Amino acid sequence: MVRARPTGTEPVGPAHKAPQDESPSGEWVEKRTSLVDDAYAAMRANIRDATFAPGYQASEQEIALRLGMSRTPVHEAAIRLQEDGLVRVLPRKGILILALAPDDMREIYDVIIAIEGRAAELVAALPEAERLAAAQDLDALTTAMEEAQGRDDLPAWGEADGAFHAAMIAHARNRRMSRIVQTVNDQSHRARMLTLNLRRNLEASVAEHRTIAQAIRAGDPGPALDAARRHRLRARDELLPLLASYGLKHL
Amino acid sequence: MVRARPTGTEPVGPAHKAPQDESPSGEWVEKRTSLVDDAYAAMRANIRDATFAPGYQASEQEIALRLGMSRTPVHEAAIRLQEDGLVRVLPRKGILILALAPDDMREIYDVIIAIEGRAAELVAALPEAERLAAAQDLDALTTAMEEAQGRDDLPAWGEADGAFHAAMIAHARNRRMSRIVQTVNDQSHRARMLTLNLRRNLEASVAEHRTIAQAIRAGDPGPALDAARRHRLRARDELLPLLASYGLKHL
DNA sequence: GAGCGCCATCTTCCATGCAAGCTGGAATAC
DNA sequence: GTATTCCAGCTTGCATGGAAGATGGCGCTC
Repeated sequence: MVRARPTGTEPVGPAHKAPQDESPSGEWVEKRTSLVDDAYAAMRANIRDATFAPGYQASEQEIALRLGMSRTPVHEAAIRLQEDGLVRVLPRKGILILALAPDDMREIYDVIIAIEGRAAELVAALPEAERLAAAQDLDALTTAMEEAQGRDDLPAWGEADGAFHAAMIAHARNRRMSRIVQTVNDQSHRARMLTLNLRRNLEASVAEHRTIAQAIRAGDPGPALDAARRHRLRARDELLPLLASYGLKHL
Repeated sequence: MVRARPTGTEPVGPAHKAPQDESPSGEWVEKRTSLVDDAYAAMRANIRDATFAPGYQASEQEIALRLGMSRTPVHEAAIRLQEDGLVRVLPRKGILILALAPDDMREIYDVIIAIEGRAAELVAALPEAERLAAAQDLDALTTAMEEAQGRDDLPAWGEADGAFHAAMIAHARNRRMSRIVQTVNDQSHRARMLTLNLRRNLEASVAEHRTIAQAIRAGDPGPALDAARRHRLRARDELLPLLASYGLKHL
């Protein structure tokens, strides 16, 4: 079903994905996506890839025009993005794309250290079958990192690294933790893209990932928590000074 | 400044506080509040005090009428509440006040254990002056708990207990952690009100609070983290079975 | 030239209208 | 009596217009 596009302009947002759902029978049924969801996804993607650079101030009207919809869904999507900490809606001034200050990175790291540590602990405390499945997933992703490293394929390394951490959270089976991590990941996405090119100790990350996976496999919650914490603490201590030395006031 | 009330009905919502404030000195502190903010605050308060009971399904039109505004601000406030996990907006059906399942409480406890543990660790790692100030705050609030306990004043005990945990997070100086805790506290507010009357080990809580404050005072991050975690773990193990035994499917 | 005030313009905020989806129940067929 | 169809009334989704706040520039005053 095609929705009327009264303004005549075609939607242009890069993230115009059609959310779908799997029906019980296994067929793919189209799920009705609202314009608000479209606007949210498009703006979020634009912020992630810096099409909307931090500090940029856009008017809702302008974005609406670009996405081929009216101001209303853009406005409502902006509210959601503000709740996510990605933009600020300035009354009667427009939508401001938020920049990340060094202090924000400190905050984000502490949130990650807390949540991911607990997640590792929880995964290590799972019944053996699930635990082993999780450890296997994590080891596979760590192997993917090693292979990427062997090919000097930094983007692939970053992706596998992200997938490792995402998998660990997912195995902890806590939707609130997943959401929290997702939110701070969105906020720090641009910083991660930048720091990926500055990293030196790729081997250390791989080794720490192995340690985490091993503790989970062994069913040792304490060591798993400790290994996950240490991993993130080291990454923070390695990357925050780099960011600072680049004098990044906004990011 | 008087805002037009086009519907003619007077605002009747219990939480519709005057959007203006006059300071004691007579100056105008004028708090600019939008109708969206009013609607958000009113609905949030109504959910907290169970005026909108879980499972209740309201139409935006009805709430708008009650608050003396049109559907738009109510709709936008509903989006924010949905983002907070307090309601679900069902397309073309209305706003559903979410209930809390036991599994939600498990998730919330794990988030709190993670965040509060890290927060305690951070506070204990502060420079001495701030650390001591924090410990003093925490001790004062713990004393307030003891006094309330002496008077058999359970509500006051609960309030002081909440203030203790809020103070610890505040002293950690991490806005994202504050927001996360605020969000899950909103979600679990009704459950806490209920369990307050079921608790037995009030003394244990007080003792654990003292231990946490002491570790912070001494500047021992590790023990602070450990004490905070243990405190929440014990509370969880005490309360979750109680909730389960009450057969609370929704809350 | 410097400072001040006014106003045109741009922006969001909010109310409202219209369209379309969902639901329950009445009416009909069997 | 039971199953089915259809429709009226309810709901939100979205577009749009009017109102009012913010801002920057222009002209005026001194």
